[in-house]
Amino acid sequence: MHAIAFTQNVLSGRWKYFILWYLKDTTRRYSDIKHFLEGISQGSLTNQLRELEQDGVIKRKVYPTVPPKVEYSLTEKGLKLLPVLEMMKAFGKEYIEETEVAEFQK
Amino acid sequence: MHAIAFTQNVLSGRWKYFILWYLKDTTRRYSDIKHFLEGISQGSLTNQLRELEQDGVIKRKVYPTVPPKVEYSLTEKGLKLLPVLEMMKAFGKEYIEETEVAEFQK
DNA sequence: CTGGATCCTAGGAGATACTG
DNA sequence: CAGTATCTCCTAGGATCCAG
Repeated sequence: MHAIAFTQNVLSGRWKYFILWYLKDTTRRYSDIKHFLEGISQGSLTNQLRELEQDGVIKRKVYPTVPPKVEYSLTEKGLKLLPVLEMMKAFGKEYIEETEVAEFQK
Repeated sequence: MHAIAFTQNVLSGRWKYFILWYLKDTTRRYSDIKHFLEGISQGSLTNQLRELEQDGVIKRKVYPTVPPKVEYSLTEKGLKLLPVLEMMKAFGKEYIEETEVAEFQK
């Protein structure tokens, strides 16, 4: 049962779900992620990426060029998180619809 | 894609996952939940229960007795969240094993 | 027994400035 | 471009006291 706690811990943070979702099927550069998550600050983005990396769900590849280029992608373990995200998305879709209906009926 | 955000919002909070998991297959009393979640304060528990109720994933039934008796259970919508929790548990189990192996290999 | 009402604190997240 | 280093701010959550 504590297994849920571990998953929760990996995903704890305001942006991690979206970062993982954005990396779902391809590699992305730091600046792409930043642009995708409009509103996130550099500090927060770096933090979240570091934590995800330490938890072993994403990997970081640095190209020693000028200017620097860093790419992020999911690891094997990260891929195993996708079913969780997909379930969340499925629930969310229904949830939104029901909420909108409820609002409409007021 | 914002669907994930809605689900995240419903589940945001330190204890909600466990409350839902505890209600998974039966109705529970307030005092049972409090005992199950050792360490939670009354204030927090009440807050989390209220939020879950407002999001429509649990329902609250009050028995007008002395002393009072209140039971919580999942709603239809709450039941739809279970697949998410099960996926999280499945991932967590693997995650723990891999982490322990990694610790062991140090 | 179940919770309402306050007060308070810790830590996550944002803003800003700076750098290899 | 992709970060570090501070600083501040906010709010979820805990502690405590009170009540039907």
